[in-house]
Amino acid sequence: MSSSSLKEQVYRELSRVTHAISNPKRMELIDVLSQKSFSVEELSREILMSVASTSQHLQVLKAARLVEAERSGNFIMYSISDDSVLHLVFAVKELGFRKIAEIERLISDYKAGKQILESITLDELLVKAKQEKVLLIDVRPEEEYRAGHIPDAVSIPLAQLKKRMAGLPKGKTIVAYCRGPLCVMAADAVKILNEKKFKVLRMEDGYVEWKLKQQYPRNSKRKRGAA
Amino acid sequence: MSSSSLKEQVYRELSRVTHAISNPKRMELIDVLSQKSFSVEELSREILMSVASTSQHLQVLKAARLVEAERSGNFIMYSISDDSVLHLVFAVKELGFRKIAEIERLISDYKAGKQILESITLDELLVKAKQEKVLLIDVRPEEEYRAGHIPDAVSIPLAQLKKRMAGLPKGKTIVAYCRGPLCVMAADAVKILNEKKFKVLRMEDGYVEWKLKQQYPRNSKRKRGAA
DNA sequence: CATCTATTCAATAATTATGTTGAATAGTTG
DNA sequence: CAACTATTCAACATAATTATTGAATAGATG
Repeated sequence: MSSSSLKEQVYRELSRVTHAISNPKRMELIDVLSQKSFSVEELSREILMSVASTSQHLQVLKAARLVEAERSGNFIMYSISDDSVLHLVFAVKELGFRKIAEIERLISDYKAGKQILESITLDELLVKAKQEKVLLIDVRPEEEYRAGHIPDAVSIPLAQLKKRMAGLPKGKTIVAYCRGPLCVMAADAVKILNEKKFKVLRMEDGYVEWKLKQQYPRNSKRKRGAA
Repeated sequence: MSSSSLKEQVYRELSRVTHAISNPKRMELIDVLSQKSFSVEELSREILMSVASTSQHLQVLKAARLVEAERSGNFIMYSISDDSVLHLVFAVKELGFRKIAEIERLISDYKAGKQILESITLDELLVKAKQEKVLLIDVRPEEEYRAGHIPDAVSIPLAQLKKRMAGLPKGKTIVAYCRGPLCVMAADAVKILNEKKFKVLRMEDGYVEWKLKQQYPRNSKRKRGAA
């Protein structure tokens, strides 16, 4: 009876962690926070939810020690507490993308609608970069680039792309990335550049995926984008 | 609007996976199933829950594609569908053990009560086995041993330990393992053998941890057992 | 120290999860 | 094909989760 009670307690504690990520909005919050820290208000804008609800979700995440809060001036900045949170999210996505047919379908439907023809994985990029000159562009907001980016990537936020397009080379292959497979900024960038006849590919992996890859060199084979 | 709708749909799908593991009993089910496949009835006995409830939990896990079911004679045998499920569970535990002070406290309180003095990690075992002769014993039920075990381990189910104790060497160091850090069988074995003055250590990691280690050689540094 | 404001708390209503019991089902076995 | 049985379904009561609004709070800033 004491042994089963320990077991129960431990599993209850563990389920506090999984419960924290068992809500779509909280998952999205973690995904956004994986890029850099944000204030409650900024986050509420990112995930399209009221400030009070966002705050409540953040408190659930904080209670499970997935994020931590730090005051900075008038704002409270939330951030991911530890790389093990990134591993957890990575494992969830790995499983989600592999196993749940709906997601593959949703994403490829979306891509079909956006006419994203070609995408590339992180592995393929690393190979390609050795063979030919590749220009890697980071289309996330500049603050996220400043908080961390893939080596040799140039920051061209999506919002500025049209303005700065003229400075991009037509000869080189351009590879655009953003927050990762669930983010559409790179897809939008590809669409814009495609229309102007640039040689451009989308990379599904983002900075976080690159960072995790540094630590765990395996896993990274995800399927290519559909028609 | 269509872009935010894709995002929402994808996160909703992902949360189906996390929701599936956000319940203590379901987490326990996955943990048990990580050892080998079981029927619904066996599982209901393992997790101390009615057959109907167990079945319902299993269906949630199946819907999220974490487990799969296969009929074998009169029984339906459930099993883990994919190694990525093990990775997910590993990531959850990694985070739980690292971040949640309560778990550390619970476990070390329990060990104090059981007078478990020494434990060893998988890494330490591998080093030790090179230096001196070590006898590795697997104290799980024999069927689980047959379904997979750490190389060179000998099967001595906890239930048979007292009977077979005479055949064990007093000179060698004995290392006992079971299902992993949340399982108490190895701890019980250590207690029994300690009383008979065997040189015995508990290893917290189990077969699953060993298997994952083959794939991802990092992470495995968990703290030692407390007094 | 009073004002201002980002964040959190409280209360609510709607929705969803949980565990149980007892009946139904599907599939095997004699 | 009839009897049997492991598993699943249905219905229920209880409990927990969710998003919202509006009020309270804590802390910075002038």
